[in-house]
Amino acid sequence: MSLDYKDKKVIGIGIMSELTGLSERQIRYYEERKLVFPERSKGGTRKYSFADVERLVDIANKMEDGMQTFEIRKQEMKKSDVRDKMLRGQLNAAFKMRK
Amino acid sequence: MSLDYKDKKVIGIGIMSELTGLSERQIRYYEERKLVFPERSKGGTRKYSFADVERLVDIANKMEDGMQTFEIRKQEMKKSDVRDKMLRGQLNAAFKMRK
DNA sequence: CGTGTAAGGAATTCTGACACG
DNA sequence: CGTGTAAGGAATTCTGACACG
Repeated sequence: MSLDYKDKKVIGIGIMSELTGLSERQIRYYEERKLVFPERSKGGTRKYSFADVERLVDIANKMEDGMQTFEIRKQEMKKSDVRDKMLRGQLNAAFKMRK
Repeated sequence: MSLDYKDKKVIGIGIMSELTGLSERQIRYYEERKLVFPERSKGGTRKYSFADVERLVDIANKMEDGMQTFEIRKQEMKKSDVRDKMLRGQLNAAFKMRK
């Protein structure tokens, strides 16, 4: 029940840096390139989730493989696109079965 | 695999305060009374886990019921004591079965 | 006993920019 | 393009203490 801890945005950039091995500079840059989307505290401080930790580790690996940020973003977008289509497909199937 | 997110100490006291509804003063005081055990960053800043969030909410409830910090600590100690005994009992049983 | 608060300082984080390449 | 760094400022956190009760 509830969003489960994994998606709660509660991690500061300092700890995020420790957990991923990335520099704060890199983490902020990947945000600029639309690869991660932290929340902000009232004061403007960044807050990440454990899901973001996984995402950043993933990004770090792709960067090591020589991939560029815009390619990674394209790939991510494709993923959620596929998920959207699958979801729509399932809803559709369920709807048909209803009648 | 790994300690799972629940026990990773990654939450600052500010967010902890938001998540539990307790003031930072209260959270620090419960630490002084040995009810929570945050880790510290190099700089000395406190870091909590989601398990700590649950623990603090639990403590908050007991405080509302008029319980005092030392009673809560006693209760907690009894709990881990029971767990220890059960664990020892199981190890013992397993050992006997071996021979 | 449990908690609020003002106080002074230290640690953390933020943004925009220059640098290299 | 991706990342390091120095710069100045703002937000966050820390401790010890006084207050009330």
